[in-house]
Amino acid sequence: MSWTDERVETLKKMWGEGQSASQIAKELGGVTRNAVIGKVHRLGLSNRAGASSTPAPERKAAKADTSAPAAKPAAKVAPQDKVIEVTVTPRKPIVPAGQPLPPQPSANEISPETLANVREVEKTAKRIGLMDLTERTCKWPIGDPATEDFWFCGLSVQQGKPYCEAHVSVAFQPMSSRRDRRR
DNA sequence: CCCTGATTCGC
DNA sequence: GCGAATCAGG
Repeated sequence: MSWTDERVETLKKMWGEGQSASQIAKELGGVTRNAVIGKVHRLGLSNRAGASSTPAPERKAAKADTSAPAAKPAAKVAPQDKVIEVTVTPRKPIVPAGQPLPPQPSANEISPETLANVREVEKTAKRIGLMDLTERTCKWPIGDPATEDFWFCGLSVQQGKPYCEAHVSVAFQPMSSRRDRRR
């Protein structure tokens, strides 16, 4: 695959929309995210609106290392125990407290489809226990914490979120449930 | 471990 | 110009 005008245009458009390189690569097909990033740079539209997220992170010659490694104290970093934080989320997971959520009218309706889907998911959930929770397992509680019938979904979480896709859709209400259906 | 973009450099 | 490999950070 080569960078035809069309493809470059798509690249520009998506990059402009804030799409990630991998997403763009996936959309274009035939290229990896690396290719996309490389192209982005060559096109000179590297940073999006001069974000200051990574101002000047000190360049480091990765390969061009002609000089000897020199002394390496080989300082060992003490491994710190990873504490798994578990929040016993109530039946109704609260709304994320990041964005200023206005009055929140009555958009608390979850599409029947989504609910049905969740039910399905919960059937096939891995039913992992507290100890099995990791940062990448859905932490959606299922069952009654006060009884034996309690476990966590355990499916793969959706990037960053604490829950799997199905549960994220229930926990995090899109501002506009209706309209704007997925493509 | 999953992801993100940034950079280098052989091709 | 291209992009895999690599780096660096989340």
